[in-house]
Amino acid sequence: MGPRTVEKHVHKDEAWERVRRYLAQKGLRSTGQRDLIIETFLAASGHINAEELTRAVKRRNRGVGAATVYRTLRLLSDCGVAVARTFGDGEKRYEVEDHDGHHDHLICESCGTIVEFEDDEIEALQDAVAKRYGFRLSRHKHELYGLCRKCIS
Amino acid sequence: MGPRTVEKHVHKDEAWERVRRYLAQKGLRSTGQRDLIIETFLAASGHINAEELTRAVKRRNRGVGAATVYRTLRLLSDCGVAVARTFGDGEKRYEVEDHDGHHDHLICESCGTIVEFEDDEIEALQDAVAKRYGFRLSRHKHELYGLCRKCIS
DNA sequence: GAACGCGCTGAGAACGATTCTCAACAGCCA
DNA sequence: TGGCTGTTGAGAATCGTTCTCAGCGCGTTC
Ligand SMILES: [Zn+2]
Ligand SMILES: [Zn+2]
Ligand SMILES: [Zn+2]
Ligand SMILES: [Zn+2]
Repeated sequence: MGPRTVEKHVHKDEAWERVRRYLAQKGLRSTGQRDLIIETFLAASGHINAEELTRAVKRRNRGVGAATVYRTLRLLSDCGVAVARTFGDGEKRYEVEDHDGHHDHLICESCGTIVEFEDDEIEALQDAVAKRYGFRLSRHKHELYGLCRKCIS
Repeated sequence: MGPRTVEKHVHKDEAWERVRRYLAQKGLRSTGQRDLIIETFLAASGHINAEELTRAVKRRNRGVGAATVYRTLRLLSDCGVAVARTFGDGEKRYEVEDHDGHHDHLICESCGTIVEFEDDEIEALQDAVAKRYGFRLSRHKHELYGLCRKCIS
């Protein structure tokens, strides 16, 4: 848990830095609601959806409206701090964008657990497939659905 | 184009067979609208969305309602003739389910072209990833986004 | 082939997630 | 402090999809 925590803090600072830069550049302001929502988002364990985030935020400040959470989530996407992903059939969830790395997902269809994985061989094969069909890739989505260890037993 | 056409016909018959069996088994009926919608869906080139299908159906029979198209699309999913997929961020599209084969997708972000691909090596590596994390897989979604040959030049 | 029971249909209402609208409010700078 | 402008919450609006319901027609029975 030691190095992992440090790593997370680094990401958090990097995220705030990005937000600050973006706000300044666009002439936008920093407000209490904004800060609270961003703070809550960064503290969450990732793969959170708008409703869950709104609940978490309201727990700390009842008055914050859902619209503001949606607006902030869009802001975070625009400045490269958050990425939206659509799991299953239509579950839209947000996670902190990882700027020096890439991962895909294993999703448990029973308990909803989402595990991240990286596989260089698969990544390389994707490029081969793209070349085979004359595509130039910009991104991809690779999701494996099934049952996690817990839900199998 | 020769064998390809034959193959498509076989799939079409198989699909109708599946529909017929399902209707009979569930005590459901065959109607003019139903038949028209299924016919139109099977004739489409795949990866069609509800709105496009509705337009195509209305071109042949103005009176058919959107609700009936949605209902039929659900019926087709239930009987294993169609599968719904969500491309990009939220574009829900349907294609004819391939019962003796599996494929994934290359999607052009500029013109929307969708190309299907199969890669046994990638499939094998997915199983390896699942084993590594203790998952038992049931399905997966693998989509490669980028520009197709046409849109690159 | 008339009658009947029940599934099917179209129109529009309802829905859930997200975005928009707008009047009140609050940063930030002079 | 005042003023300019970005921000906010509530509720309306939107969009794709599902639901509701009264009337319609498929398929079976006699
Ligand atoms: Zn699980
Ligand atoms: Zn992730
Ligand atoms: Zn293209
Ligand atoms: Zn396909």
